[in-house]
Order: sequence, then structure tokens, then C-alpha cells
Amino acid sequence: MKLQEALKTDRFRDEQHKATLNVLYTAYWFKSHLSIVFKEHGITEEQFNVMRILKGKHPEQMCVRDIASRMLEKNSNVPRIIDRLVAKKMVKRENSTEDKRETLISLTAKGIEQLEKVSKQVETKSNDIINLSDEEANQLHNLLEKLREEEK
Amino acid sequence: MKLQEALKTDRFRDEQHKATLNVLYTAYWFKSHLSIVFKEHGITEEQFNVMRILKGKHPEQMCVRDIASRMLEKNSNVPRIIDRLVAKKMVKRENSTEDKRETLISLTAKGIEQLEKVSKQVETKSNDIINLSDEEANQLHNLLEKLREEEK
DNA sequence: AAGATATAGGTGTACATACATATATTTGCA
DNA sequence: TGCAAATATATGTATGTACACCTATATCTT
Repeated sequence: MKLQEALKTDRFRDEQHKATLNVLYTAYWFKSHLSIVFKEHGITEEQFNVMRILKGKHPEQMCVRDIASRMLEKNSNVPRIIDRLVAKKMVKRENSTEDKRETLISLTAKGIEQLEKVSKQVETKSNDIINLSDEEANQLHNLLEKLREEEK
Repeated sequence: MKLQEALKTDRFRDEQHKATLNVLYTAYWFKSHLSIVFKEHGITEEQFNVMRILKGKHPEQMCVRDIASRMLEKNSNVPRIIDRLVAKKMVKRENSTEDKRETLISLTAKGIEQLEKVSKQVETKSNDIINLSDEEANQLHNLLEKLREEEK
């Protein structure tokens, strides 16, 4: 659906306004599509993200802070997301002996298995819906990097 | 901040994957910046969006459904956002006589005043942080429209 | 006209962000 | 060394999305 149809308006202040609304809308659109996959597997996008981050170090453990620093949304409440993953037996929480303030998190066998299934479907779904050539995707990436330059 | 710094990774599946992560991150980045403005005025982004939509028809009233259809996030729980705006006396809720199922919403004088202050600051802030020329913004818009084409 | 169906809005629950604050532990410095 | 400050995590609250379900009212069909 075109942006102006989705928002039922074609009144945009300027090109920058239209483009940023489109960034917000496209992010929403993409998340909505993926949420169908997550729902089929009884997890949420954020739970998936935590598991995906843990996979990067598996079978090593990661502390909560390390996971949080790799989350896209920096204000995610990682301890609470972990609570839910522990309840589903997807991850294990252990106390650190080295630094007793830390808790160390790692994927369980069940978590690994689940993650791999979901990852495959997420990848397939993404490929299905993202209608860009490699070159266009790269242009898009570069424009977004430019957009955020000279952050104050 | 560059994408790979923000996510502390440079392992991207392909160009499409990198670009879509960048869309999600840029949306988050933009919202984070604007949230500072909203916070100063004691409202949230979604409350602002509802008021902005009402402004488009002011001084006419709008029913909840009409507002919801113009929201960027289509699953927004508009009745509850309106609850909070009513509590702050930013909007008025009245029963429709024409269709008794409907409630009609409109901005109060206080709401208009608040909206105009916040709008100005949102506009200034956006201009400050969005580092794109008109042409680049238009390219970005076109790539995002292309990205979502042939939605299944 | 009467009953089935659709529509508008409100409400309940799970989970998420945003953010303030609490607690335990470690680190750094006088 | 001992205490202040920093750090790691957890927890509480307000607000939001996602989605199921409820109620009142309107519309459609026969």
C-alpha cells in the first residue's frame, strides 16, 4: 500500500517529512509481517531478538548488559524479556561467580532448536516481502546512514 | 552512530537484511529524538498523533474509527489514547445523535494551543536531525515505496 | 417487522518500552 | 583500609501495541 493510502493523507510538509513518515511506516509494515511468524511459534519479536543475540556467542553465556547493548531498541527491559524466555525454558539464567552482580544467560537445547526454526521462516518471509535488488538495498542503507549523520 | 556500531555487529545476511535493520533502527532513532520534545510537554507520541489527526478536521468532530484509520500504527488502541487526552482536557468526547454507537472527538482550545507549540518544536527538531537534501529524501521515499511493492 | 449480521466503541490481558528507583556487589580513591 | 561512587540487575508504574471479546446500535434479509 502506498504511503498516502496507508495514512489517508497526501499533505506532507516537505520531502524530508514524507521520507521520515515513510521510514516509520515501513518499519511498522515490516514488523507486522514478521509478527505473524513469531506468533505461530508462540514468541515475540523481542524474545526472538534476545535469542538471536545469544546465538552469536553460543555456547558461551552472556550477561544481561551485553545482550542489552546489542538490542536495536536500547530501552528494552532485557531482564523481563529473559524472565519470559526462562519460563518457556528457551534460556537458562545462572549466577556469575566472577562478578556476583551479574547473571549469565545462555540458550537451552530447546531454545536453539526453536530459534533455528523461527530464523529460517523469518528469512524466507523477509525475502518474500522485501522487493529490492542488492543495489537498491545498498542505496537505501546509504541514504539512511546519511540521514542520521551529524547526530546532535 | 553507524548501524554496525549501534547493533555491535557487522554480520548481515545480505544487502536486504542490512537495509531493513537500518529501517528499523532509523525509525527507532527518530522516535527517540522526538520523544524528548513530547516529554517536555507531558504528552506521548501517540497522543500527539491523535491530536494532529483531529487538527486536520478542526473544528469538526471525528469519530474514533476515523481517527484510527489515519494512525500510522493500525493497531493503536485509540479509545484508550483518547481517555488520556480527555483526562488532560486536550480533547472532548461527545455522543453522536446521528449514530448512537459513535462517539465524536474534537480538540479543546487547550488542545489546539498545546498542539501548536509541540508541532513547532517537532518540526524544528526534525529539520535539525534529518540530514538529507530534498533530492535524497525523495530517493529514500521512492526506495521505501519500492521495498513494499507487491505486498502479499 | 423480526431476527441475523455487521459495525462502533469499550474493556481485559499479555507483553513491550520508557523511565525512576531499589538492591547487591565491585571499584576507586582519600 | 574504609567509605563513596559506579555498576549490574531487578522491580514498579505509566503508557503503548496486539488481540480477544463484550455491549449497544444499526443495517440487511426475508
